[in-house]
Amino acid sequence: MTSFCSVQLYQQVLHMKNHQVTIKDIAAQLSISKSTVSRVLTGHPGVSAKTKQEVLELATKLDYQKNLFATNLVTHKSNTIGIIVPEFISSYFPKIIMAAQDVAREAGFNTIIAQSNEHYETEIANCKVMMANQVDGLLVSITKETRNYDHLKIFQRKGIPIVFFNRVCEEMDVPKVVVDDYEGAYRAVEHLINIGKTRIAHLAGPDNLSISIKRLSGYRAALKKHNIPIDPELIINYDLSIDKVKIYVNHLLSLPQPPDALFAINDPTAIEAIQVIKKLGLKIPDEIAVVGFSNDQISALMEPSLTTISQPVEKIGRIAAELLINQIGKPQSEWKPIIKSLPIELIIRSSTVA
Amino acid sequence: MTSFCSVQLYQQVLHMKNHQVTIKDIAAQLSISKSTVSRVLTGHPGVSAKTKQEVLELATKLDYQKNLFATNLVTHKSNTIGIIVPEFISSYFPKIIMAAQDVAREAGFNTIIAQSNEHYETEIANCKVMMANQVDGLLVSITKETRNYDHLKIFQRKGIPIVFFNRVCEEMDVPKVVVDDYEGAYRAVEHLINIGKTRIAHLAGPDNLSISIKRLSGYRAALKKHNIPIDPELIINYDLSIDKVKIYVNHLLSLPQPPDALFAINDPTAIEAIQVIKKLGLKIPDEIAVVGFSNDQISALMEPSLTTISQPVEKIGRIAAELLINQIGKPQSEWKPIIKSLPIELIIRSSTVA
DNA sequence: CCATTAATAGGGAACGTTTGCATAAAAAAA
DNA sequence: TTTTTTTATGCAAACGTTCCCTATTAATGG
Repeated sequence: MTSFCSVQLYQQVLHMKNHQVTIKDIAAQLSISKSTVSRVLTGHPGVSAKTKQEVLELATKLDYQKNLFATNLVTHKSNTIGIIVPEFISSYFPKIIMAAQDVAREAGFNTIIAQSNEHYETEIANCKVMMANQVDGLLVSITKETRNYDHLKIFQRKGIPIVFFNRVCEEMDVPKVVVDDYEGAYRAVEHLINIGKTRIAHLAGPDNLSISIKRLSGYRAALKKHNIPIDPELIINYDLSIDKVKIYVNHLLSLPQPPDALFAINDPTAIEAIQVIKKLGLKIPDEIAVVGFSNDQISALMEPSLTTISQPVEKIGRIAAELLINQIGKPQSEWKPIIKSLPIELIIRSSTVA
Repeated sequence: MTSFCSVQLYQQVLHMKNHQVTIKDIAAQLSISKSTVSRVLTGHPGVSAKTKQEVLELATKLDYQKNLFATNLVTHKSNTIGIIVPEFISSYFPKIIMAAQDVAREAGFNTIIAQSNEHYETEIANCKVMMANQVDGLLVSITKETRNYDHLKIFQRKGIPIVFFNRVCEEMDVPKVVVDDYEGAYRAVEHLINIGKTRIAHLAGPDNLSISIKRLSGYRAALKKHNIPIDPELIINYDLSIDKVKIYVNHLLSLPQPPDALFAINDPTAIEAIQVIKKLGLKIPDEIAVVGFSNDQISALMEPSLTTISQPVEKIGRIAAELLINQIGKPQSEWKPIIKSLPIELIIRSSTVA
């Protein structure tokens, strides 16, 4: 008898242990139907105040947690948005992600973050993960390698909204959040001109990225405006592999007419360039001035501190998430491919002004 | 008639658009049962080679994607691990996350990343998200505020394995991946002694974090070993709010007998301290030397570059993920609270040696 | 006081899988 | 050929929700 009891108890414990509390349990304990419990828990109307309260009380008492898988299965919604970024080593993307995640959380969405490591193939794999997890929307900044967008267009076709930020896809008609890259580059270069530089080199990015194109054209425009000839020798397209910077900088500085200033596509590039320049023993900014783009955490702390273009990172993340969430739930016909171009700011530091 | 046809076509199109291909569709097209299709797709044995191939072919042809929600609902597994970190602004946690994510992906797990922003409350909220998403395992580095661990113990109780890394919970008997904080601190301080410093201050972390405690005791041991008296005035516990560093450094340097060296709990602290010291016009390392901990990306690039203790970040991430995945699926009785303590390395730079 | 309407609650199908059990077909043994 | 074993398949019940439809009861109005 004792033995029997203890076995029963053991089984009960075993059973309870991994048994998740369901609406069925709540319904049974209150002798009502699970429909009613569901209605209370989803906030549907048409339940008497009394039952409502009873359900709510019992739910908290039993520590009821709704099973999202069951919910998602029937509603075909996941309440999750996906975020795909090329990397999160520099402080740029993490900050954007944090802001976006805040907005998402407030709106009741979970977030799945994936980083493509600047690889096209990984980006595709990430998209599959997002698809498998049935995200309700996707926030994307593409890799430096991405030139084909089929993996992203699938989402559009399936009615899952996409919003691009920073590294956007020009050929897709969806909302995008960018900064005024043209203006930023223009201001950066004009600043270099203002401090008396005339041979300004540009370490540009890969030409599939719109940021590369826009920053390059801003660079060109500033030179033109100030009647400085554009020397193709001073413009180098590179693939953002940081270890190549050394080669390019060495090359530039060994030209018969070396540059007296360098405008880099982004801060990591500028930072690496400065390391190379320092090693060569050249004086910054006198012999060569350097400007970056994005105002990475590090740029204020290094020596010399880096003149750069700051972006409203937090705002980018917030707005991107807001645009996305705004589309989720709305019929595709009401989606609007808004392009938000946020203002930038020139931050002058000692890599250009002693 | 035409009208009827077009309506039908329209409905068909409508229906197809958002209709996800299911095993039922595959089964129907091959006139077999969905059980068989399921068995093929889950790799179960007992299906003839012929049907197997047919199913596989049709599945790829129709671009079948299994509905994870349905699968998870019945299996009670999510194939997802959760990662909770206190922040991801410094390069430290992102790098660990990347490595862990790699391991997880290879083992067929998805990842949900959450950052608690160093807030206890947010950490609890993140745990709830992880619970709601029914993660199969959890990788955690706690916040500077976390002193109660109930929100984490719940996972243990529910049979969901947890592995801590870096910032671990001492009172929970689960696997942990750390570095030899004691040894790191010891070596850092001994290095300072070796270069002739005798009044070595320590900006320590909050005393709920084991890293703080261990680094502090390493600091103490090194001083003791070299017969340098421990001056409590030179040890400051702070809460890792970076803006407070200024106050503490100023305070330390205005002491009647100011320190000639500073060992900071981590790199961000050391970096900020250096900024303050530079502003005061003191010479680094002659007047005051500085050592950090963790070898953040930035520490090599700043001026002066920072002497610090480097951690095998990638390895931490990999091992933590491996330990976790190793426990997933195994019965709780077989879990072993392995503590992996990885070796560190002293990186000498110009903040201690001119 | 009956008819009509409004407010609640329950019943049950559906969502897309997995999986134990039963069974049909085929192959092997008797 | 019959019996046994093996192999391949189908059936149907779960998993925990949501939500449409219907049944009951209460409230309202004439």
